[in-house]
Amino acid sequence: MELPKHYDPQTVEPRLYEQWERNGYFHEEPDPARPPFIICMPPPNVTGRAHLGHGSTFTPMDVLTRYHRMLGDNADWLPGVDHAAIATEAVLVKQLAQKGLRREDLGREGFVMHAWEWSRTYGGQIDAQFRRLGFGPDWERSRFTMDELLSAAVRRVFVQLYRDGLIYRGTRLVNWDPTAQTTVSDAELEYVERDGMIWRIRYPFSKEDRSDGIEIATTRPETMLGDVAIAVHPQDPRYSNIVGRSVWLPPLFERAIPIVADEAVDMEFGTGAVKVTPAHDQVDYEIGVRHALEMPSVIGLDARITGTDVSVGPYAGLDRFEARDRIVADLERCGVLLEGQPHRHSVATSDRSGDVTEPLLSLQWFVKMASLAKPALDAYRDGRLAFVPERHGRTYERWLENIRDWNVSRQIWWGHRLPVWYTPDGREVVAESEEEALELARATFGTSEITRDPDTLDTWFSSGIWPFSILGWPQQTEELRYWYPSQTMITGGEILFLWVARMVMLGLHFMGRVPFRDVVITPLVFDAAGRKMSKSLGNTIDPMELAEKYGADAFRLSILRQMRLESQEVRYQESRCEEARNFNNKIWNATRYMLALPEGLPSAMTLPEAGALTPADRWVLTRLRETAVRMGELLGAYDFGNAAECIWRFLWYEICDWYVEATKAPENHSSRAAVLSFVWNNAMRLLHPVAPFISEEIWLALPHDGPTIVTATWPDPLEIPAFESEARGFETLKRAVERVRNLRADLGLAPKERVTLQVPANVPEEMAQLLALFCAATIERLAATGESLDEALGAVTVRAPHGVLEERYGKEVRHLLSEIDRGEKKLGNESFVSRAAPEIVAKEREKLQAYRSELARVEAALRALKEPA
RNA sequence: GGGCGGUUAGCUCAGUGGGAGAGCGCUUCCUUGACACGGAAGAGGUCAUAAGUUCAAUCCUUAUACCGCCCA
Repeated sequence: MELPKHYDPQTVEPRLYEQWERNGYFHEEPDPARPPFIICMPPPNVTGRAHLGHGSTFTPMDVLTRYHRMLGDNADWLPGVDHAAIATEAVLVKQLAQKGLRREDLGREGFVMHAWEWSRTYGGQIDAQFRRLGFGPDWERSRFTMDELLSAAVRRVFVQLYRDGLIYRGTRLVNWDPTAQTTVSDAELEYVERDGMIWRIRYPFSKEDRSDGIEIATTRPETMLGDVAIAVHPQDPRYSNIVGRSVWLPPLFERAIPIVADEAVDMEFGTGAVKVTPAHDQVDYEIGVRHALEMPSVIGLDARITGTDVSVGPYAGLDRFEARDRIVADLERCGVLLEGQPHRHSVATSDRSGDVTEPLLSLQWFVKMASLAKPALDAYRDGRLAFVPERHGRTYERWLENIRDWNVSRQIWWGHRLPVWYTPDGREVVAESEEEALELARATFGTSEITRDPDTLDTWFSSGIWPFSILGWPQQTEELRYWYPSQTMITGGEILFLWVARMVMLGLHFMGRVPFRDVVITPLVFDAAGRKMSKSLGNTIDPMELAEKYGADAFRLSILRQMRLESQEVRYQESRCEEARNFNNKIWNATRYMLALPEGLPSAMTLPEAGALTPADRWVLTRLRETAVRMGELLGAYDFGNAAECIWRFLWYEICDWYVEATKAPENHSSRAAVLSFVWNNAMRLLHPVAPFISEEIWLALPHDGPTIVTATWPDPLEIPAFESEARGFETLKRAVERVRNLRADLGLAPKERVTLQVPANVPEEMAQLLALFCAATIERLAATGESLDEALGAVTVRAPHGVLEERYGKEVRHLLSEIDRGEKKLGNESFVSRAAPEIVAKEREKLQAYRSELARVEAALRALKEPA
């Protein structure tokens, strides 16, 4: 069969994937006889599309799963989809708005049905994209966070936590997202640096004389309407005499507020005095609690000024930012605005909508975190949980140490509705079903009149139990028994708190064991200039386009090779993808060469007897074994970048550049077909986890065992013969070839023009033939030189015009002299010889010795040149 | 403001307490039994700056500058 000259991933990849999936290669059943290797996929949003970030997190998961499958483990990668409550609801509300509808027009039931329908139609598009990228999770086990079983698990967890006293309803300051019309948790905030203003304002002691008072600085004057105090630091000498006095609150001057002393005030910042608005600021809220202050709200859910508890004068109904301008203007008119200065500060925005969030006092459901955090901290500290790179562990620790309660209620409809009902007098009934709730209400409160809480749960609540809910919990399934805990969690650093920490806490609480041992945090992907990829910058790269253009394997290789263990970012360049396509084409063509060998490839994969192996054979087999060892080490250490690099370099720069070329020498003809198929077959298996498609396509075209490389066994280094000293000999030969090639270039020889190589008699014939091939040379034998092969190969020379040789040798002499000088100085340094490690000194002596004998040889050659022929 | 990373060739990045590396780009040559998506050779770097530790520092320590990430 004639293979095309260029490898064409577009026809190969979809065909192979379809076969893999149809044959169920990605599917596993729990099997106590084999060690499990389980990875839970961080479920992408139902609204999601594949992006470059998936390249850096999902490719490694696929690599590991494939690797462990080949090792013979019970390897399963468990996929799923997240209902992404806020994101999905936002998309749907926007669509409805285009039709002039609000979600209320559909009603809750109608809206949720619509959301389900939409999820079924458009959701899961990302699955098809993942298939195209070669990701092979166990699709049969795919779960959706809204599935009935998973929803039941969510209710069970909520009820259980409630009964354990870990869930409560309370009035607290939460983050309100006015665009999404829901609260979001602290972890969902993003602090964005923005240019704003900071104003200095005087709160006068007297309504009439506004020239004397206390000065404060604020970036949010619109919240003044809800001020209840001015706070200063208790140790601040500037204010100690006025603590306890009152000032009038501009610009309305309807209320007087006290000056209080509180440690939370930063004496250095601004004037050292701050206004206190407990209903609209976290720090102020805490001051308010400490001083038992009123907490009037002045901003409503629509982010407009709304005075329910206090008068807001003419500002009622204004948008918060409009109100800011109006109030500043009015403060100026009142003569209490002292200064307004540009001020850059970070503003809390919602991850979901990007809108500036509003701290808002409201009644919400919270998870008490302190007692959940403690075991999660212990698990890390005693080593049951590890992070790669390690430094993330400290971030995890710090977060858990300073953890705050988790607001889990969301004011949206798409999601898991709180399993909470209220009696007419407002008492809570928490139960897994309405029937149970009714029963409970009757038994406890003597009423059967209950209404369900309209709120839904934070999406991360269901994500937090993902590692066991997808295994069937609370049912005691086989999967749960054998597959929990999973081995590795791979994810981006941005959801360390949102997701990873919560999975650990809930896993420990409900399963008694951490949900995974290793947490691998992969780098973020930026553009080549180091900027975040964003639609507004127009610098996004679509992995699907890359896969279309260069092949999925090329995409995977390109991103893997740019990943480094300790690095927190990848600057992605498309040229890397092109390079990887070239790599694929290279190994494809090497395969074509093998398949076109006149003697044909053997049908079985057996190596010739050791005695029949040539130096090149021995070298390549040795390098194969070393590469297999190294690949195992790298993949075991989650060092995907170096693993991809390692197999790449072996295939291209060793097998293709040297071994394949060597097989063209007649001396290698008898063993080459067997050795090539053995080495190439093994190398394809080493390549398979990182480049699944081309490795399969090539493997199938070569002598092989079994139906697919997907379930083939990982090469066992011990089964690969190695010949270390002969391999070193071949490396010396490579250096000799490089030297001769340098000379050829100096001589200005065209690649075709032959040189005459003078080769000592103690260089074996098969090596002399390799020299002839690699250097396009004719061999002329000389008397034996030196005792070792190294020396003999070092004495290989080219017969060439004197001038050129003299120049070349002169260059070499100069280089050697400088090296010798360096070594002599070093060894002549008494403190080096006496203080440096003995092996370093010995190595230095050896090096010096080698340089000296090399120099002697080159000088001898130079002398020979000068003698008349 | 706190924590953590980074700064090595024009670009993107490896790397090591003892002789500075890769790919891309660039220069020259080459269609040699698979591959021009290829091969061979080559130019190009005070390893951010300063001080310290050491026989020896690009590597360890400290400080500074700049860039970035996370948290408040």
